[in-house]
Amino acid sequence: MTAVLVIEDDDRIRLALQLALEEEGYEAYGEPTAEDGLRRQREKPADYVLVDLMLPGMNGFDCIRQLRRDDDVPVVVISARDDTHDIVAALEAGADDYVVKPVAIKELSARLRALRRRVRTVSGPVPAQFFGDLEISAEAGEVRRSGQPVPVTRTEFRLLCELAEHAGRVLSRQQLLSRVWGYETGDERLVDVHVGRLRQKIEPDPANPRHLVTLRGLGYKLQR
Amino acid sequence: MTAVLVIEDDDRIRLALQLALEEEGYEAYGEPTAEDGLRRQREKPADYVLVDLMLPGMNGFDCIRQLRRDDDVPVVVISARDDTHDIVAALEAGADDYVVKPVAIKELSARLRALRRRVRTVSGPVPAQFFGDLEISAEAGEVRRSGQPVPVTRTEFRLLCELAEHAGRVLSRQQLLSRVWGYETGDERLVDVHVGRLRQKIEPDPANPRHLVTLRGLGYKLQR
DNA sequence: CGGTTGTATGACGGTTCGATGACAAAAACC
DNA sequence: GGTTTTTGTCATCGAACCGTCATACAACCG
Repeated sequence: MTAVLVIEDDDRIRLALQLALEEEGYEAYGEPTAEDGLRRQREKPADYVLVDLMLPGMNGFDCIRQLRRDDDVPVVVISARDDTHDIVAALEAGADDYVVKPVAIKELSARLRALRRRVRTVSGPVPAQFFGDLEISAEAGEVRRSGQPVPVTRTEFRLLCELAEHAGRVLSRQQLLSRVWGYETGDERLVDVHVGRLRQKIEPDPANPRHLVTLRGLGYKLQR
Repeated sequence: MTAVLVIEDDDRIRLALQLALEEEGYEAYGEPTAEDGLRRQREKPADYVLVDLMLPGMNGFDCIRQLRRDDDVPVVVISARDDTHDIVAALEAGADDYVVKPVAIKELSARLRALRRRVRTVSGPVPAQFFGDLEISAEAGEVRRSGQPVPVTRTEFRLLCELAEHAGRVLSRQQLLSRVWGYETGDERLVDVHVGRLRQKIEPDPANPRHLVTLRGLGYKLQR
């Protein structure tokens, strides 16, 4: 069953949302603060997160950023404010959709379904990809070089997966920032740094990369 | 550049949207009916489609279904009606988002970016164009001569892609300056220099070019 | 055949771009 | 609570690249 986490401080609204979602066939549970929600999501990840912007303690925007950094869970903002500024800021922070309270549950449900179509579903075992002696198994969350496991960090792993998914194609720094970090704006040098660190680990000769290559002025690509 | 197709019957709104999108850095073009839009999308697919629901002739909902059947292009509905029924129906038909007119361009742009993060780009063989033994792949950011990769710079690559896109047709220096460099005015000799450098790399005998040929007084063209 | 216009090309200085090491903040771990 | 790992920012260095210019060459025209 599809699980939805509702982060909303107003008890009445939160419970109403939970009930309505259960009515629609979701498994719903709620938390009153961003901190609680983040903890819950780390311990028992839901498939979707609904989050209010006006929360006590941690900011709603920061909460979104955090959610998108930890795992890649789809986030829908439920806010009382119908303001372009807020909408843009929330989407930039990494939200996938923004609906204004009071929300029609049928619409919310339809938006969640629309979102599901676009979200990467790990259906069945994803076969490991090979690039020469480099092996990337997305589901095992593991990288191997000539059979030997290579310890990579989460960010490095996501970056590598993104590149592997588009093997042979150039990805601009902007695209990578957007898809790996969820940043729509930001310093593109950040990508360089992580590519560099990744090369130290996966390339036999990091100064002359064979797989993770730079295309000056264009971006990076992973090739076989 | 990201291309957006706007399907909207009201000329004023359509043109306003196009202009606003171009302002935001998209390449925008428009069609007044669903039929025109579908044909356009089949011939020259855009990366996103914005579609109005109230269209003469074919229904907006059917248009969405058709678009999603043909290719998997992301669709955003732009509608005057803020009605739960319509929203649900449009999303069920396959739309990815639904915004109500009048729309803030900043919001629309942010929603498109949010959508982009989620869109899976089809993987598979990287498409390439051939000119004799010359191979140009825009997506791989790569040029090959008889299978061997040729190192070209960004400017050279853009120039070559521009010529390849209009294969067999002459492009004047002015056109190239405008499309490759974005200069509306400038020294046309600049094009000569880069064409020269490109020939050194991709032509077996740069002095007697076979593919990248000069048309005296007119410009350059790339032929097979 | 000279004059003229248009094109090819080599050289050079300034600039941009990417790689990398250092560092501080944040997070994760114990 | 303290320690280690990870992350993002910054500054710097060197290489690659770009655009301009000068000159040489080729094509066209009367």
